[in-house]
Amino acid sequence: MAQTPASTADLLAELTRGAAEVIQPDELAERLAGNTPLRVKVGFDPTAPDLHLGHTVILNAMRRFQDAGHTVIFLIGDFTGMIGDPTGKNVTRKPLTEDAIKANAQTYADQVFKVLDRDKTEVRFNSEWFGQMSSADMIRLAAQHTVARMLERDDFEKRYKGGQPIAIHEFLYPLVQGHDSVALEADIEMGGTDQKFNLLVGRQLQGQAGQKPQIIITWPLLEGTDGVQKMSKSLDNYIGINDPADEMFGKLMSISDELMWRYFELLSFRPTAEIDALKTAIAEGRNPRDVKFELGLEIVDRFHGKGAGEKARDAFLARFRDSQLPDDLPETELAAGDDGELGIAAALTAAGLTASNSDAFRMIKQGAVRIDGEKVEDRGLMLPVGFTGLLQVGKRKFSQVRIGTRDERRGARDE
RNA sequence: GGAGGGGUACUCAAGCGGUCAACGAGGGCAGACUGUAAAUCUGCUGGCUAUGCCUUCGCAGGUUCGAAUCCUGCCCCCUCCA
Repeated sequence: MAQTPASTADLLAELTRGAAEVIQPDELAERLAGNTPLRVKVGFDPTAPDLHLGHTVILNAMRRFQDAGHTVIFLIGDFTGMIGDPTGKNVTRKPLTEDAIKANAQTYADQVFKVLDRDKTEVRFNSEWFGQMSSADMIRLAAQHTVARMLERDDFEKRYKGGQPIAIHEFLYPLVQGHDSVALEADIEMGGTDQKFNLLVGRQLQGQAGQKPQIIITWPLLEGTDGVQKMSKSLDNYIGINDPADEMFGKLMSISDELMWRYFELLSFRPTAEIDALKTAIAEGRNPRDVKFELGLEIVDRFHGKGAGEKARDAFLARFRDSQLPDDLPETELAAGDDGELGIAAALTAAGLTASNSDAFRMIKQGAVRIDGEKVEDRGLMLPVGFTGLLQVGKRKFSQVRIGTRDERRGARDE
């Protein structure tokens, strides 16, 4: 990962690769040339630290700065969390308990240091300086900005003009975030594109505090596996960094060829020149799939350890190119009814392969159900006690099923 | 405080007394095709002891042979006026 770019210009290009916007790029170049470690601040919300690859875009950017010798400040907005970033339809956020914040911080740490260099990361909480701030101090902070300037923020402006409510405390959020930069003496602050306004407030407050205003780098939201909408859990188009290796690899393989370049740009640590070489290779006839493998290898290795990527790729090839069954077939013990048999639909549902008996019947009708590779046509098929076989629904859902009597099962687990 | 509009399945959105388990779109799942690609085409998309039965249209009642559709009360959301 550590490279020695030929010049500051090259370094700057790699550091900001894929960035949505750099505010004051010239100044960034200047500070980079200064040979002093810069302080790069990035704020994180103290809630729901369940990260996916979309979140890692900025972590990767942070890592690049670390590799270039700079200090990264991982700021957990535990104080800010009590305010809640304005969303337009926001409800007052429940204040997190201290314990919850600690737990979340720990979860962050577990996940984040798969990307960041622990030794070059300063983890901070903004309650450090806001916790004991007095009301008078807070008002003084509020005095540093005008309503007119606050209203320049897009969503504030829209809501104000549209006659929608803006709570006073929402104005404080950008100020608080901006003040974090003052407290930390940040040289650079990075954030999502939606953070731009808040980041700019930081510049202003720093200027007023007699500091050099921070440079701002905003990062785009990564598209999810559908290639269209931003990656998010609720849209179920995400790749979680805790996803099992095979799943992570598989999801990466399912992205479109076009999207693959976006992922290379924002998720890979390969230098731009190498990525360009891959593009050329495809133009000259290399199978895009194999290039996508390269991406999968790098990402899976990062989150599952070196070598995990190759294993995942081999499993992928075996399973989908050579149509072999996965190694780790789930095994299910089912109990037959009193008449000593179990209907196929009930078995599929009990094995977790279908959502309900109705769903199972649908799947059978559509030709998606197989037993030991044989397509099931009869929805009334009964499986007798003692049956053992591989039940399959579609291409990805399998279970090795054994049917026992009810008595056998009773010992194993509760009904 | 006053006036008006609205709450329908995962989402958006029709329906406004029976033929509605509820149009359509998106999403999801499955089949074909493939590189588990993407795109495309096709089908499915409440549950069940399944050619029938049961539950669903904000909540609770009511009218009716029959209600998502009409009435009453309640809850929630939005717009306008003050």
